[in-house]
Amino acid sequence: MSRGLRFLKPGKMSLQNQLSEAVKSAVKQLYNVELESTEFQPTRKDFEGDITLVVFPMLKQIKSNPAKLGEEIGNYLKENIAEISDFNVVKGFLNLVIADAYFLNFFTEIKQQENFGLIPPATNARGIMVEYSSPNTNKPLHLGHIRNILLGYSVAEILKAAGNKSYKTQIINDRGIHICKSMLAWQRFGNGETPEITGLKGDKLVGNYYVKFDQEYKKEISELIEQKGISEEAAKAEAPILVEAKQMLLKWEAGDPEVVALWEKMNQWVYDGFEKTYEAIGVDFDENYYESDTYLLGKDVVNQGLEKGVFYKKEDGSVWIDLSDEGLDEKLVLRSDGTAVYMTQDIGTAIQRVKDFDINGMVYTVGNEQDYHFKVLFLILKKLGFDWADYLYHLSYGMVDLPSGKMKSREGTVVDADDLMAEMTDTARKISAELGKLEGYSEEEKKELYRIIGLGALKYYILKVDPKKRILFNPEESVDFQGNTGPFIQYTYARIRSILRKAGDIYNKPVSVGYKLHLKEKELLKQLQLYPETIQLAAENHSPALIANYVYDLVKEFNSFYQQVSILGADTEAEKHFRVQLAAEVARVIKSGFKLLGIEVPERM
RNA sequence: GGUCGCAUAGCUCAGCUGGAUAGAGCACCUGCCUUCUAAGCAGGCGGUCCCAGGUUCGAAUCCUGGUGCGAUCACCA
Repeated sequence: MSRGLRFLKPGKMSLQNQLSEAVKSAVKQLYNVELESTEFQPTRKDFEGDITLVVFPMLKQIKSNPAKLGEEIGNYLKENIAEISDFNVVKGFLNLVIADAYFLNFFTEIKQQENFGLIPPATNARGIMVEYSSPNTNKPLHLGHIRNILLGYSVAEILKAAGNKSYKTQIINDRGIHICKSMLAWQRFGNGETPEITGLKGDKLVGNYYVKFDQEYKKEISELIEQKGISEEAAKAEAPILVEAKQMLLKWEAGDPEVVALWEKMNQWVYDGFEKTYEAIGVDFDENYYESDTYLLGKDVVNQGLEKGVFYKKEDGSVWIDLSDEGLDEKLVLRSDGTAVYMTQDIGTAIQRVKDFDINGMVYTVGNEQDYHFKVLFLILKKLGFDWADYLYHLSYGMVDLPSGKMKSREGTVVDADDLMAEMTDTARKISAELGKLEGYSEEEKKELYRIIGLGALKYYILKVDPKKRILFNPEESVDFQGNTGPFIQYTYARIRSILRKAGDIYNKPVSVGYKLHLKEKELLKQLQLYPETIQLAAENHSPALIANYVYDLVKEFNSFYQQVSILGADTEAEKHFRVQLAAEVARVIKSGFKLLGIEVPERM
């Protein structure tokens, strides 16, 4: 064979893709067969090798026995590919040993990259808007919102890292009967309380009156049943406080100046409160959308759709869409009195966003209880003829439940977002105090560190779980700080940073040629190699959990390495230089991966 | 009842487009801090991958049926 040795190109293409090409040409040479596909997997730890070709699937195209086929392909690859230094065949698995040089090249490559694993968005990159949070303005944010917020924020970051342009937004549910309930209760029982007077966060204050409303409402219902002897159903409808709230909503829709002024005042309190919570969580938005702004546009669009025949009007004047051909029901899009429903304003909001931003896709981070709603919404937008309707995605996540069941704001059975974050920070403080490793840190620095760790624990705890699974949160068993946790990963980062501070300028020294990799070093390099594809996978699946699990595996691998070999006390200078640099790369990837999750990392802990 | 989702160790979770003996953490047990941070490492214990069929060289993974849990099927959001 006259063809010279071929070399693999680290960084240009994944090892797997390159080997796939090599195997295909091997099979072409050896058997004159065009292979359709190849299947690789990482070699299991119990066998020698770095990557394994599964030969079984090839038997369909090549008549042979698996062991013989493996041997022949292995021989060919060893002779023709420079970096394949050895191989062995076990049953139908061809285990390939990749030469150190390949991994060292890869390492040199990523060292020079500013943002290893991340793809900068091309000028023609897809623009995607991620909606998350979508709060009602009658109550504070709770643990359920936290999952929503963390997921949405992280997915937006991941999409950006995967080469898209992404924008973050929220829809604020600022109108409707819920806010009128808080307003009415405040009017009746509030005695002019304000956030300033009480020292309460605005959202908390308004939330208290929402609860107050519900208490009064229940009281009135039972009184009605007792005194008038009417049914519970009738009592629920007739309760004076509810009737009055409904009247208030009508006044609001009619633009009654007094009601609108109260509405604006109380909503502003809530926005100020939300802002503090968002800041504490560490998330932001490129744009806010308000239901009170977009529901009118939705109504316009429905009327246009009516003319186009997408919708139809019933005798009572209500407007519907028939989705029975798609296996769904008929769905209301406008009430008989002409007022908007949830669907109406979501149609309007979607269209407004595409007008406002350079986007052709959207991700809605909303709980799985609304799966049906979004199925319908996407279908409607498609029927209305918007081509971007094909790129809408409902990031549907499981509910966060308590051991006692669902969280209910009205009944006060919620885990408050602000309280929870404060508790996590306090736990971080207690643990840090016990360990006592922070001498030399000012109170200010310590406080900041507790915040980073506490928040890291909470965020990781929530994000490491597959979004579609429901989470059972037990407040009694506090979130862990050991094992597969945020603080564990942060701790590993801090340890590396500590080494790097001591190592000085070793980082810039070149890696010596012909360096013989330690087994653990090689494992780390293999894990680092997976970072870019992990980001892509996480983006495709809208799953921060994939990033979390990846970083955890990397950190496990590093700690094992750290324990087994000495970095600063290595036997040779070459080893010391390489290990310091390797540790530095691991730290960079930990930081980078955690940034995609919205989690910060500390210099010490 | 229709539709959708979930079911893996005592508990919390991984398991990529089907691949070798199903992996982590917590809990429990045993070792390791006079050498870079023990929020760590090494090891032990622990499995009917919900059940039954099917597809195939091979199934936790795909298909069918069933069971359990959750959600949804509003002129609520």
